[in-house]
Amino acid sequence: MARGQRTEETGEGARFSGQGHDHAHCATLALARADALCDERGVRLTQIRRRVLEVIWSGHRPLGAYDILATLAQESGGKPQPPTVYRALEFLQEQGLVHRVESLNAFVGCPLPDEQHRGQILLCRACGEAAELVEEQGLKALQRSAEAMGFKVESFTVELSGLCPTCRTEEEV
Amino acid sequence: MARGQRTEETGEGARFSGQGHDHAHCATLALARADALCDERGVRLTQIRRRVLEVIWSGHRPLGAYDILATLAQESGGKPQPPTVYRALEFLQEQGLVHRVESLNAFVGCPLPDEQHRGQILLCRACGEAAELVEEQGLKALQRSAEAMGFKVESFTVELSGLCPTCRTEEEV
DNA sequence: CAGAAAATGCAATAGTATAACAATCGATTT
DNA sequence: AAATCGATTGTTATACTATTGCATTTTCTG
Repeated sequence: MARGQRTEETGEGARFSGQGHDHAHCATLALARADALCDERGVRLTQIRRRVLEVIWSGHRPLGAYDILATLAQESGGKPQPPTVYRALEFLQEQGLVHRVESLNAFVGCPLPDEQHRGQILLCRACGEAAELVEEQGLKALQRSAEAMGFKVESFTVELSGLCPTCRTEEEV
Repeated sequence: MARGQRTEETGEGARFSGQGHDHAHCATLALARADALCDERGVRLTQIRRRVLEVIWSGHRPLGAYDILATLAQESGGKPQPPTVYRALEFLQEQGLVHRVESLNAFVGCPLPDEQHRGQILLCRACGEAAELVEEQGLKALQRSAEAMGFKVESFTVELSGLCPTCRTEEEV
């Protein structure tokens, strides 16, 4: 992977907010994609599920279920209870629209819901933002190694913690 | 890391209980290694810390803090409270003697406490056991890929879920 | 031994997640 | 439109995971 700086994308759906992107647009796009995908699959992106997804896409930081709950509670309409949010999150995960960040007990929007994958997530310890990494080689190597000892891999949880491009620069000052 | 002794070892410290190993021995060894390591480092493997480590090494399944707490509560002596167990776990993690399994909110003994590493963990969804994988290539690839997009990796969380050799065989029947 | 630092005890509480059951909604058939 | 069935949501209660804050005890150091 070169340092080419293709347009302004990094390449594969991963992205931190720093690198000048229009987040409103990015969120709108994600919602539209979700609409289309659910329609296509014949599953229902109901109001509450959609609201939860919207809240998640309001930023690039993984949100806890109770953060989402608190946001929804401020909006007009009924105050949802925990199970409501958890059920929506379960649905969204099944559809690949959000990933659970295990090391944070939190949830983040998936920019690549079409493809089947268990997200490899980059987490900035300074600003708290997350981005998704798509990388095949490494996973393949891990899998080969696991299977060499007789283990059958079914799913991957890969979360890398560190500094995003923006925060890295700031710390280097 | 001596590669001499590969009698019944898989190679790198990873191991599921199935493949005929004497677990009592394996646990005793882990405790002895912990004693030596703490001594060498000038830190104190106090009674309670050691008891917690013993409980963790009583099997190969990751245990939750409250599982450990419940076990300790049955033993003679005072009934410890949650903070006691969490503090012991914190110490053990700092010394690399146990790993936290993020996807299970649980803790497992580390068979390789000497080396600096963030465990790559294999989790059997059938029997619940865990084993550790040591694999450099894959991590390197992930890291390269992350750094290519400007992200500075500081730590890895890698947990692979699937079927251990034993359970895999049973399911294939 | 005195004093400081580390470790533990203890009570309360914060944060995360699910169980169980009732009520409602949406689509389909009659 | 009424009946029906499954999916979804509402509601209450509770289970599980983790930390804060302060008092007490133990261990180390001078």
